[in-house]
Order: sequence, then C-alpha cells, then structure tokens
Amino acid sequence: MADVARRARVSVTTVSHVLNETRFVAPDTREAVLTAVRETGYVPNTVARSLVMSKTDTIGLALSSISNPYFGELAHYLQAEAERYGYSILIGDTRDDPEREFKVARDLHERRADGIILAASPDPGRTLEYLRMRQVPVVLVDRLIGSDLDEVGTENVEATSHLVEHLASRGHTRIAMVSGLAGLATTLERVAGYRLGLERAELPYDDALLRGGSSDAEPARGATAQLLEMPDPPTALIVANNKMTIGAMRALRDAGLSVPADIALVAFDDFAWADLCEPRLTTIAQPHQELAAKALELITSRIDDPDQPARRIRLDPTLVHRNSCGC
Amino acid sequence: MADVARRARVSVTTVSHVLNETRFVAPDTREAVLTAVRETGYVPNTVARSLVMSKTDTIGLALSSISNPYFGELAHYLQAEAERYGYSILIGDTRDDPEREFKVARDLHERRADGIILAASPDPGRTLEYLRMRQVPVVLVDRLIGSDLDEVGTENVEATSHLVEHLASRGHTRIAMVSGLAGLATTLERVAGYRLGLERAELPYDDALLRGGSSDAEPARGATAQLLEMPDPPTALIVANNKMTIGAMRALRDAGLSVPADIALVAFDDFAWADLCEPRLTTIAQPHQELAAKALELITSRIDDPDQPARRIRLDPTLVHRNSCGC
DNA sequence: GGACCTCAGCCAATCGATTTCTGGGCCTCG
DNA sequence: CGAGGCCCAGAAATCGATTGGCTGAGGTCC
Repeated sequence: MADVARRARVSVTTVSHVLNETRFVAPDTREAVLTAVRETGYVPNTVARSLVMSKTDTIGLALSSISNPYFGELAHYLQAEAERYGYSILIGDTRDDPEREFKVARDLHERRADGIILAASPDPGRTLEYLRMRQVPVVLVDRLIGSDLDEVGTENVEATSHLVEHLASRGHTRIAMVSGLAGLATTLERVAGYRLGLERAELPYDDALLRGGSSDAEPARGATAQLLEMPDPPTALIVANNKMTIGAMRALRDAGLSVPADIALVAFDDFAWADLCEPRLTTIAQPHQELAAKALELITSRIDDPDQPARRIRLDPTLVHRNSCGC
Repeated sequence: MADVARRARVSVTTVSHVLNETRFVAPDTREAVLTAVRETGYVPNTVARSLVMSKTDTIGLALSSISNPYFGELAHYLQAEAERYGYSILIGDTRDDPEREFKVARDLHERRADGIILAASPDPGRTLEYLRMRQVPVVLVDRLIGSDLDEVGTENVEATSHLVEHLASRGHTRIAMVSGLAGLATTLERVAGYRLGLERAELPYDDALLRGGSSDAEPARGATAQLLEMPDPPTALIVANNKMTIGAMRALRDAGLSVPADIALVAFDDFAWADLCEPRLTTIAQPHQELAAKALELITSRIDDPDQPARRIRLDPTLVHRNSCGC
C-alpha cells in the first residue's frame, strides 16, 4: 500500500480512502491512486485489515468429517450462504471426538473466526465452556443440546415417531432400530422418537430391537446382522443415518434377505443414490439448504448483536417415500 | 498479551518468548507468565502473528463444489493432511466457473493463504495468470493442465483406454461414453483415453457414441437417453464421473434396460453406495487419500522453497470390478 | 483586508504480536 | 580493582492496514 501511495504521490491514508470509498477524494487524485493500484498489481492485505478492524470476515466450521455426505452437503450450503454475507469459511474436522473438537474450536478462535458453527460431539462440555468464556459467537447445528446458545437443527423426535407409527400401521409389530453414536444429541432424539412411536402405536418396547451402530457402516452391519439372527427377527428396520445404512444394507444382502418382501427398511438421510439402490430406499431427507441458511442467519445476527436472546430453530425433515418401506 | 505481561510483571517480549519457547527465560519468570496466562484465559491472536510473520499457516482450497462426493472426499483428506503439517484449510467453491474461480483465488490470496490448491475450471487462464504474477504457491489437483506448476492427479488416458480395451475383449463393439464438462482437463483426457482404447482394440470411432454429460446428473441422463434411442444402440457404456452416473442409471432404468444383460456399465469415481446399486457398479476408484497426501507434500515444499522446479505426479486409479460390467 | 469556512489530504496512533538491539546486575579472572 | 562475560529481560521497531485530528490552500463575506 505504501508502494501504491508513493507511486500515486499521495499518502497511504488517501489510498485507503479511495479503496474503501470511505471519504471523498478529488477525482484526479482518485484516478491517480487507481492507476497506481493497477500498475503495481496491489492486493490488499486482509490480515492487516483484520488486525485493526478486529474482525476477519471468517466463519469457522467445526463439523464431523465432511466426507460424510450429510455434512459435506451441509458444508457446501453453509459455504454458499456464508459467501452471500461476505464471509469465508475455515473448516475443522472434529471426527465427533470431544478432544479433537476442543482443539478445533480453540484453533478457530485463535485464528479469530468471527463466529463458529458447531455440530457438537457426544460430549461437548469443555468446548462450549471454552467458547462461552471467551464470548465467541456460536451456533449449534444438527446436534442441539438445548443450551443458551443459538441452535438450528432437524426435528427428530416426531419424525422418528411418525415413522414408527407408519410402519406399525402397515402391520409391523417387530420394528427394530440401528441407532447412531452414543451420546450424540441426534441419536438420543431419534431413539426417543422411536420409543415414543412404539408407545403411540401401543407396541411393546423390546430392548433387543434397539442396537447401536456407532454412526458408521461397519458397526451398523454388525448390529444389523445381530438383529437378523434373533429367534424372532424384526420385520422392519429403521437406520438412523446414511453411513449406517450402507452397513445395514450389506448385512441384509449377506443374509440373503430381500427388501421390502422380507423386511422393510427406512433410513435417515436422503442422498442422490437412494433411488438407485435395490430396492429404492425410503428415506428421511433433512433440509440441508434451509439448515445452512438459518445457521448463517443466526450466526451473522449473533455477531452483529452478541447480547440478543438465543434462538432455537427446528426444521422438519421430509419423508421421501420410495420402495424399501413396502408401501 | 499486554494484559498477561502486566499481570506477570514482565514485558510482552518475555511473554512472547515464554509462549513460543524462543529464548531461555528464568524458571520463576516463566512460571509467573504461565500462571498469568492461565488466570487471564489468554488466547494468542494469530492474526497479529500472521502479520509480522507474513504467513498464516493456512492453505486455500479452490475446488469444484464439495457437495460432489469426489471433491468432498478429497477435501476431507486434504484437510486431514494439512493438519499434519500444521495448516488449516480455507475453502472456496469455484463451481467450475472461470469467473468464480478467479474471485475465489483472489479472495484466498487477499486473505494471504500460504498456498493454494486448485482444481482448475475449464478455462483457468486468468486465475493462473493472476496467481503467477503474485508468485502465490499453487498446486493443481485433479485437473492438470501441464503448465509450469506443481500438479497431482489421476492417470486418465491409460485408465480409460484399458477400460475400453477390456470391454472390447468381452465382445463389445458398440462402446459409448458420456463425457464430462467440456474443456475440463479430466474430460479431455478421458475422451482421449476412450479414443485410444478404440484404436487399440481396432474398433471404429463413432462420433455418435460420444456424448457430453456436462459432469452433472440431468444432462447425463439426457445424453444417455439419446444414446439408447439410436437405431444401433451401444452395448456398453462408460460414464466419466460420479454425478453423471446417477443420470445414466436413471436413463437406463427409464428405458427398462437391465444392466449388464442389456448393456454393460462402467463408471468413473467409486463411492460407498456403488456396491449397493442394482447391479453392483464396476467403477474406477481414484486414490483420494494419496492424491491429498501428495498435494500437501507438494504445496508445503513449494511454500518452503518457491524456486524449486515443478513436479508433476500422476497416480493410477484402481478398477473396482463388480457386476455392472458383465464380466 | 482580515476573519472564517470548506476542501482535500497528511500525520501519527493503533491493532497484537515478533524480534533486534540494548543494558543492568553479577561473576570471574588477571 | 577493573574489564570482560554471562544471564535475563526490556525498549522499540516492525508487519500493513484504518481512522481521528490537524493543516494549508483557496474562497467567501462584510
């Protein structure tokens, strides 16, 4: 910038004012500055700018791995929305591990992200404590813990309950579920919804029909296999996320079962290939784009006004009816 | 930091030296500083640090949308590898649009990313020119243009050629291809490989059997549908990326064709659901993790020594043999 | 002709670190 | 006893911007 100023025979002050249009500058001077900028190929240094403005126009994302299509999609929309507000995105991968989550959050804060969008791990206490102490603007996504923070996520309890009721109304009485990583807010809610649905359908809750799949394919495959080995196996299966669906389907295939003839299958998280599987999968689609839009609305407004009351937003997922549920 | 210094009754100099272990500090003083740090909950300001060190420990990613599983996976591994080197990741979405690509690159540079990993758009000239002028360390991934820049990507020509030869050896004479976005380096290479394979198998090249699918599902669906409507339709189909595979499969389904009985299908990009489709898809799997590892090796070494000669790395993809090819 | 404005642009402080230079206190040694 | 060395730590310059306050030139008004 000093270089530009010298070249245009003005002070850095003037250059700054021209570039930011923050004060009137005489047309001639202005032109001289602009020319000098062009000639030198000057690129503003955002780092210096951030230092004095004490804002980086950056939002940190602390999500579980973006190789998971759900989070990948979410990250994509978050990035797109952030861009609309003039923010860039710094990503961090928590791997759903509280320890890593803490490190990611700290790093994001050290880099002075203006705000952090966090999909909380199963045990986010320390991270949240850290962020709260430093008054970092935070919005929780996907996994909502009902704290005093802004939160936006999918409605899980009723959605899962409806699913169970629906299956029950189709005559199923042995409805199993492969649930996600223990402790995760979404896991708790979906399990709660599962039990609520059974209750409403006046079906007994059988502990053996609820198995943990750790939110990943292989564990889910094992869990599903065990369900199928029961003396009185389920006739319907709910899988609580996309990765576990892979495992579940493999287990079903290994057991030589056909869906939905032998067993009905419904899965959380819709994805592009869901209607190309055999059979076409009935899924619960989460509203990625809306979630992202709301998350950015919340974080930007929180950044602008840190003291406003917290907002909690729940968006309804959509049941995408295909063949695997047997309807 | 001034706060910490005051509290520990030392100068900021000393605090800095304690925190960075950059000079010996008497144990007592050291302890005092550390205590003060703990008491104040001090968090170093990386922005200020970056300003004086003129490095941000940040690497910019300019990729096509990470909602594409291929790039999502790649981004994931890039992030993981970056972390090993102590870098964080700033993401930008080019949407394969030269204009957006340029803006993303400029933004990344204005934020002073220490290096940029770029998956070039169909027409990356301006962007590359801009980055070259400013001497920004750059590594090209996936789409290699054979410039004087470091590059790492998958070997496409031979891989595609082998595929064609393989299909030919199984008796196919009408082998079609749905190719990606025009101009993309990967598209050009895969098409070249397609033609090379035909030549080697001594099959005639038929213009009508090569259709563009614009790297996306819907266009690919249309392209596939048109291929199927030919008087003398293909008996084998190669699809040049994951998203287009979705479209192609839909078109096949719409046409009531069964794979591989009526038509053999092979697709670029492996993904978790590929073996859950009906039939299980034969794919060409790209080595995400190795690509990412190499990309980071290149970019870090380029950052450390900007003047070294450029390196170009091609990694071989793996043919994942399942049922859709009819073997 | 002098008081007073307005206009356009410069000076210098500031953000929060890193790092070079400097210097005080205490030992040691000739 | 004085010079030279060590040990520690502080003062101040620096990175590249933003911005409040100031100033000099020129114009207006009475």
